[in-house]
Amino acid sequence: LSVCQNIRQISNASGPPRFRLMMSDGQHSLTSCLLATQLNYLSDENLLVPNCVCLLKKTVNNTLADGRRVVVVMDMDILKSAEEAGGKIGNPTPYNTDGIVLLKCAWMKVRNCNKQPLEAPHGVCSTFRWTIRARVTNKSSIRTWSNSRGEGKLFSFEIVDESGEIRITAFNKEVDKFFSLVEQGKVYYISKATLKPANKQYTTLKNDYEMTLHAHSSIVPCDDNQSIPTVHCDFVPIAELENRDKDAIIDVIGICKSAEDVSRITTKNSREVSKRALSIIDQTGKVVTVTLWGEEAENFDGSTQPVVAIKGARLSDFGGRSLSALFSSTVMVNPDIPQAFRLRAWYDREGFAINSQSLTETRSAGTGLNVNWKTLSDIKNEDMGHGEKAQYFSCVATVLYIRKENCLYQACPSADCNKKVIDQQNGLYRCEKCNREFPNFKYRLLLSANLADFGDNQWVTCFQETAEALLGHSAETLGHLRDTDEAAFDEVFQKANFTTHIFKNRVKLETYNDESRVKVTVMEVQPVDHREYSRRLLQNIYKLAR
DNA sequence: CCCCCCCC
Repeated sequence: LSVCQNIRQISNASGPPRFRLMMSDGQHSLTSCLLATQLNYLSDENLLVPNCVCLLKKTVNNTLADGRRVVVVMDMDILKSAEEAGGKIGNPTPYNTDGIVLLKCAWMKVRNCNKQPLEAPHGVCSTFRWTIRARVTNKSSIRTWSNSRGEGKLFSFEIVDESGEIRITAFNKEVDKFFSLVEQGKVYYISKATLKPANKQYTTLKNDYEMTLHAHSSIVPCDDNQSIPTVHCDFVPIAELENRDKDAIIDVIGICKSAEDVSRITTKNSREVSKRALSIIDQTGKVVTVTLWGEEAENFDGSTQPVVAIKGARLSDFGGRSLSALFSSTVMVNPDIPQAFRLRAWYDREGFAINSQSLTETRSAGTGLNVNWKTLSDIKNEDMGHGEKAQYFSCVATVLYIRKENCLYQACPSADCNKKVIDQQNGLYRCEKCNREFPNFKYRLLLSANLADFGDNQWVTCFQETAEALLGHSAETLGHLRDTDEAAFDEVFQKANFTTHIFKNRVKLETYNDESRVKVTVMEVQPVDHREYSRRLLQNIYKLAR
């Protein structure tokens, strides 16, 4: 619904006359409207005159060759004549879209204006004189550099409008001026930037040019941004990643099933960087590992199993198939997009319980994927370990008791031998396996521990590494303590009681002196991830229900 | 004027 403020015929060398309209919605007026020629009769019959109230039924936005934009009115009704409306309505102020040009047209203008090819050697820079209106699709963090040409800081961001995309970089003072203003996903009027040829080696954007901000550059937030495309992602289903080429740049979306803790690594170039690997799953039921870097790794919180969408991740063949975020990637947590809502609904309803497979093979089995969770009562109920091969399972259990007696033995000191040595009582220790006598020995741990969960309890055996993890001290320290400070030695065992861990175990039926019994050996002791454990229990319940 | 895309 709008008011005609003015109508005038524009000069037109040939063809039917054209009418330019100034329309208003009561608040703003728009001067760049054109009447489609099939509506010329409205003017001819003096129906479309200043102050009449109109219903615009169909309009088309056009961009002229010079980049100016006009609204062409294709169909309209006159609802109230000028007399009925009774004069001017409201006090509209000009709504200025003149001067806002599409990115595509903007750099055409720069070329024409300078009469210089932008592809010229050494990169001819041109100050960009027109205002563009575009959405920020990707914003980097602030980075510093130092090299033979000097040092400084910079950040860059990518913008998109109806016609294309481009990267903009801000250095030093402009970083201070614009960094906090520019926000991912928001729309801005941008003018007086400098245009220069892009180094195609370093960009995946579809643009031969890029922009640099300068002292006179202007960036103004734009609230009226309906027409500017939102960030568009072309998500590749995780299962489909198997068929894509190594190094492909892809968009991906998934639920973060689990996330590593952040860690610091040193690169080949001796730079320190933070990294964090996530396992994400989608409706294909496949899981893939995605690595985040730097601040993105540090700030990521996977505790609520959020939806993670990444635009522009790179596919790697590490571990089969895995993904890595690049500096140019946009990582979005719980993005406000339909795909994210669908994924969330799917995961919470059924996805959490499916027996998923990862495209990324991981070396350690304790990462939460493909873990065979059991409760202690399952050992008996399922006759675990009765088959020919040993079975492996993980459980969350609490230490009830650890036997102190005979938990340490004197072992052969040679590196690969853990055989118990015989004290010759002459200062020498004999290893039957190595068939040698040594002047020393090493302490080894062999613990019997009683574990309990809500359904049962179970005696298990822990050798060296798992025993050390459980007791929190090295075998060497414990050996020394036992020999020198019995109270302190006892306290170590007291402290280990009623601690809860994830135990990864081996279970096997063993026969000794015609007597068979199930022997459980602890292979790994890890801190408890209650969330992962609960989810796996639910998965098992779901499987049983089917 | 940056341009690093990393580790297992």
